Amino acid sequence: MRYSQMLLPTLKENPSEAEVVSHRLLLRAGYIRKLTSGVYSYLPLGLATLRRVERIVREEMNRAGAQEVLLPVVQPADLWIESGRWVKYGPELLRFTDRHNRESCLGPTHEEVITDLVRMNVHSYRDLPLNLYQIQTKFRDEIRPRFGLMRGREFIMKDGYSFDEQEEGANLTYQKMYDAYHRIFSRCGLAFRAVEADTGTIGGSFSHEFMVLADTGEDTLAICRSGQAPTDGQTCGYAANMEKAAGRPPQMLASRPELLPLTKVETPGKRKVAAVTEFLGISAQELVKTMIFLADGKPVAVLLRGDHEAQDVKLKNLLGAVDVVLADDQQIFDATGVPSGYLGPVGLKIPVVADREIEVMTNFVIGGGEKNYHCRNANLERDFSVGKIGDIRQVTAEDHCPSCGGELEFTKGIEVGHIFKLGTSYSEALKATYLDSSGKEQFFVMGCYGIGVSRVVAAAIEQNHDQDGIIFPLPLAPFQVVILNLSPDDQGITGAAEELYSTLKNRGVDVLLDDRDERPGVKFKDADLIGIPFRVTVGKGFLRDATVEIRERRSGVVQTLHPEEALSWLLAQCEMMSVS
RNA sequence: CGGGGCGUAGCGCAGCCUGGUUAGCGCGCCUGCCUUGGGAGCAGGAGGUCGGAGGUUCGAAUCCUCUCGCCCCGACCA
Repeated sequence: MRYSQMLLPTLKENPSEAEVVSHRLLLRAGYIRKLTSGVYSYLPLGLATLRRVERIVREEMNRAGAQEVLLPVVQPADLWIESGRWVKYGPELLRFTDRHNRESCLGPTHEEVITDLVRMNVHSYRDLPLNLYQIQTKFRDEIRPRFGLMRGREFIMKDGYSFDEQEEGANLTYQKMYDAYHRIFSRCGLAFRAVEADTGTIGGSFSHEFMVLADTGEDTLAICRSGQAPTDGQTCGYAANMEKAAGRPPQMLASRPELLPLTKVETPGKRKVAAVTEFLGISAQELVKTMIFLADGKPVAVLLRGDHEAQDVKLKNLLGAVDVVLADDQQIFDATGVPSGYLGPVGLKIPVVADREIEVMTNFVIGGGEKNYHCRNANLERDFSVGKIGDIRQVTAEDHCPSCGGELEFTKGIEVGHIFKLGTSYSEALKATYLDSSGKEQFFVMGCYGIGVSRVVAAAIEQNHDQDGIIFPLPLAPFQVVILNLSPDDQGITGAAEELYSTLKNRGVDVLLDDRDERPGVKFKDADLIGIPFRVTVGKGFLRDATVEIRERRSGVVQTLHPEEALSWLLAQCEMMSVS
């Protein structure tokens, strides 16, 4: 491709609307343009990168035995009513009526459609397992689209769905997809990590998220420091997102201290954990705080050790609630009759749940249940009881890996893939069944597997950039090589640039020739900005001693070579990529 | 939806508080000259419903009301 003929509008300045680096660079480098909030057009460069990701995804999905289909964007309400999600999905589902007044929606995901397709066409265990996927535009009317391609309303997703007999089959398919995802993100040239994830409202037994590691990521991951396994010296490999990550369960002390009598103490004006502990001369580990949450609107008291933080999703799961929010001061008083800051579990009339750490504590401090008072030497069971106990807190750096006891470290990541074992929830809702070998009707055991294809592009940039622009990994770059003709007026230089260009092109390399009538500085800046891995400069060095320059975008390493040498070096680099 | 901010030329901004001539600046764009290894220089030029509607006023980018759009922080997600 010739730069002079390409729609590639680069920007010198940062667009004011873009805050995060991938968004900024995608706009500046002429990859995308916004049409409206959360909806973007892909320009040639953006599309080329998208296609690279898609191609890798296709190859690996096919290799793993999945078949590609293409499902409708517009879906009838009936199906969604049948699955129950017409009501459950909420305003994120963009609904409309057609001219016949039929209710419809834009597909935010395709469990309904695929399940319908399969129930109509697959009836026998002989046709199983079946694994179908598509790469397609999704629309979710997000509450708040942001960060450019990172969270658009319209985005491109690979979604796959598997249908198996029984659990074992489904587990096998899940493992295949897990492996395929590893191959996909490795081939993309990204640093990533698979983490255990919460299964969310979909339920199901397990789920993994694939996270591209980047400091700018929105999610936090807890990862076991490798090589810390105490016994066998193997890398442990434990990794989970914060919604799921757990520490080791607390250990009951071998000799439990004597239980001291509960005593009320005056703590005037001391409401915060820090103030109370300082006033009483204790550590936060010796205090149990009582927080009030509204679970689906109903107040619940939640007990946590003073230095711990609640984890909403874990709490949600323990309570079986759809939604939990922290109550405000007024709601706290309404629910308990006690002003916030002095709340304790004794004598509460609302349900009480506790973090499992509370179980091993003795003689701790709690709120006194009235203004300006706390109690010392409180003890679970003796002084109060709780409804449910479980892990409902955020893990901290002090926690240890639940599988090997090693240290946990925290990293930021961007979720680019998510795989779920769905079980039979959709097949039951939509009555999708097959006959097993004994002629008995069975529900399909399903799994679903998503990859945010357009988000991968954004995540790749978040992970790979510098002050000058994008640094795409070779497998994702829209062009592998950019040739700068620094003197389009000079016949010798132009001849050499053109020859390199056509030879590379004929050899299957995706190459961009900057043949514009621009000053060298402009070409250098643009080449850096758009992030092409290899830059070949044909300029005065060619006139001097018939050499060209190859510069690697990432390392900045420059080699001065004769064109034939440059050619074979570049071919070798690009060859290596297509083999992987 | 709650909280914060912004809409003035393709992009980035000033002007608004304290109304008053043809509404400015930088970048980009067009023409010419010149220049050619890290976003050059000079000269000339095109490009604006000041987001929209209503109001106040002799007069509104500027003041008031309503409205639309966009961005950022929270709950959702690939």
